[in-house]
Amino acid sequence: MTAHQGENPLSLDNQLCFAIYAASRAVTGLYRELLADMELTYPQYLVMLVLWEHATMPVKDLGAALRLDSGTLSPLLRRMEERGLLRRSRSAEDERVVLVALTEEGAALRERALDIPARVLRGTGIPADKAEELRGLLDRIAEYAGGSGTYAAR
Amino acid sequence: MTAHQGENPLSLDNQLCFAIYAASRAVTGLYRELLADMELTYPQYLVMLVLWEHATMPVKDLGAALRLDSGTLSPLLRRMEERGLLRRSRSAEDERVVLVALTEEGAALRERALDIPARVLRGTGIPADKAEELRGLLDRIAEYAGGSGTYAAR
DNA sequence: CTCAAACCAGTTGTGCACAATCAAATTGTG
DNA sequence: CACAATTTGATTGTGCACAACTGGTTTGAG
Repeated sequence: MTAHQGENPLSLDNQLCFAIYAASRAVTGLYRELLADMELTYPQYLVMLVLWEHATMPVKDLGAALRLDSGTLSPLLRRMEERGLLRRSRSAEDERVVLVALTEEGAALRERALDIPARVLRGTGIPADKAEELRGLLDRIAEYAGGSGTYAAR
Repeated sequence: MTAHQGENPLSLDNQLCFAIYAASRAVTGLYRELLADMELTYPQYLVMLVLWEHATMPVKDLGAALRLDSGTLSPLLRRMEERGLLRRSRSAEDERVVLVALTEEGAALRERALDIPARVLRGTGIPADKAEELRGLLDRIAEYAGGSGTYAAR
């Protein structure tokens, strides 16, 4: 498989980007199973990862950490608030800022998530040493492409 | 950056999967710019890649190639048909099968897409030799995780 | 031949992503 | 102080993804 399509620059099998796209969806599918009993989606789980490290933070910082804008985060956070995982409140010092704060229920969920990274890594079939190298390359792509990406063409 | 967070298994920065997820969105953003003047989205471009190699094929095979189901492909193909890039028709031999066929307009678009892979690869900042290795690892993840993923837990 | 099982595409409903736009709050400058 | 520019989050609209379901078609066991 993935035969060398030779000259064709538009062959699907030759495209690094399709591999990233397909792998991303496959990994999200893995998480879907592992997160099902916590009733979290993968993006919601990412929000929890950040909040488990910083119990309270502005929406803006959350967006910077996950590289998501308010159009994505606002409804996502609303659903998580309705589920009781977090609360949102306007900052007293700056009324423009909305602070996202973990509830006790949200904080308690951390324990049930502790083994997820290891289980997912097994699910990918990637040895730990390769994973490190792979992550480095992908971070580089996200930084490079993301930098001149969404905001770009200046 | 991406400091070694040490022990914390739930640190965002340590997660290979977030790197895949973020890189995927960053790359999609790159394509968004390059495909804008063709008025194609990235998934639509992927459909075109397949059709440029096989001018006519069943929806099922298209889904197998891109790992997308009919819930995604049906409305996507409908929009592309409305735009005149392709036509859909029931197979004569098997009325269950819908054949997707490139129109002349769709085939003609290929020329304008020829330089896109090279431009995207530059946009990722990944040298060509690393790209090959990266693609191999990602294919493995997609196969491994996708295999026991969407359909899985048998 | 019959009819139950499998197959294929489409539809519905939910949840991201992201561009574009908006309103409210804050900041900086004169 | 006045007020234009900036910041912040929300809202609207479009387009994926995917689970669950539907309806028409084909296949195959008996």
